Amino acid sequence: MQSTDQQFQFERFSVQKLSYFVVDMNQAIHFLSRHKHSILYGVSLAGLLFVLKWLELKYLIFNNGIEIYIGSIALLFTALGIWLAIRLMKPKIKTVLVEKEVYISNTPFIRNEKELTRLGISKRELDVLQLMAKGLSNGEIAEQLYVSLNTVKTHSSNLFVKLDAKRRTQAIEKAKQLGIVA
Amino acid sequence: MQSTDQQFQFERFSVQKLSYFVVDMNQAIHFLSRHKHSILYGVSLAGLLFVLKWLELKYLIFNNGIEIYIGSIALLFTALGIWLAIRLMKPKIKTVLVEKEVYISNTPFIRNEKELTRLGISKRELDVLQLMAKGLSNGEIAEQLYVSLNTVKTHSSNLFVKLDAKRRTQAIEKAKQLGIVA
DNA sequence: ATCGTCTTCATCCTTTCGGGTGAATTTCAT
DNA sequence: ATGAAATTCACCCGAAAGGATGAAGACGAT
Repeated sequence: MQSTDQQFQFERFSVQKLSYFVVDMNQAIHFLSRHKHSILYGVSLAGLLFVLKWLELKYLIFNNGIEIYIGSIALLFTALGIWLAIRLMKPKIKTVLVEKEVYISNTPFIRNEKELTRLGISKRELDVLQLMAKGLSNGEIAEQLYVSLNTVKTHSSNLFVKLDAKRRTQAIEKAKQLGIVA
Repeated sequence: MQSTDQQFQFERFSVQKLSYFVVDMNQAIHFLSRHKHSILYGVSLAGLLFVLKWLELKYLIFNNGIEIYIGSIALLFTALGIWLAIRLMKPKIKTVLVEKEVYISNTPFIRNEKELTRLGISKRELDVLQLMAKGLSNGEIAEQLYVSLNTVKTHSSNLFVKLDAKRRTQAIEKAKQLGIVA
């Protein structure tokens, strides 16, 4: 199920096969640059010069004229430049959100700490939220926690904002959905 | 995590760097032919050759030896190639898949009809209860059911009596406990 | 036809909830 | 130590919820 989703995801972006390839290219660059890949360039240049020298000795170069010779060099190194640039170019990053289904087992309740921290819900707010989920009124919660009614109201108000809820019933519903309360 | 997978994926194919390079070249060439930028390149090459000819005529070229001359050309055209590639390459896109967790309970809800009849909850009251459990306000429930706010308040009041609840949050809590609502 | 339940709606009144704002104190990490 | 976040509490005000009661139409069972 999970893998299928990802599969679809990828297939949807199959038009961008090239970009995946590009990612790979970037990867390769990293490897090269890390491992003295400039040597490659130097070696190729040196090698070319060596070949040229050999050709010069053979009196083959100037038979066709200096222009053609220079032109070849130019073409070759242009290609080299393009090749290098392709390798060295940094890719733009595109972020795709994929929804992953997480099935919650109902018997043992395990608090979802991730969601808690993500939503920025504090300890005290969680206390209020738990009692709220039990069906207690703000006054009863205040009694339970030994704080004033106003304090509970402040906490609950903050909770509604953090849980993006309009009412306490909605807040409880969301909290249960997210595994914040039992 | 996802990107890591891709990383591995591509490193496996790093042996085929050359073929990728060829593909990329084709890409670049394609781009050139399409966007008439090739003219720019041709002109620049021709211009360079012209300058070279001029230099040759001035007997400046061979004073420093053919190797340095060739080297300069190589460097220059490498730079040109890089510049061209940067100008003409399609933007590289790195796709990063980010998983967002969506929580779903795997046990399908089965309504407890026995409790429903035992508590004497009517059909309409159940409607109200369900929407109430979703976190809707009385006003919103009234809209949903095409009845007046007063009607909803009556139903909810009756529900509180039948469910032995003081508040709507308590009623929801009990109803869920008894399997009356999801 | 009559009884009982369901559904609908109303009015009056009280309590609770929730928004907005401000502020004092504590806790905690930099 | 200093600034940010958390905790606490207060006051005001409007909106929503809830309690109590009455009542009218619909609908099925006796």
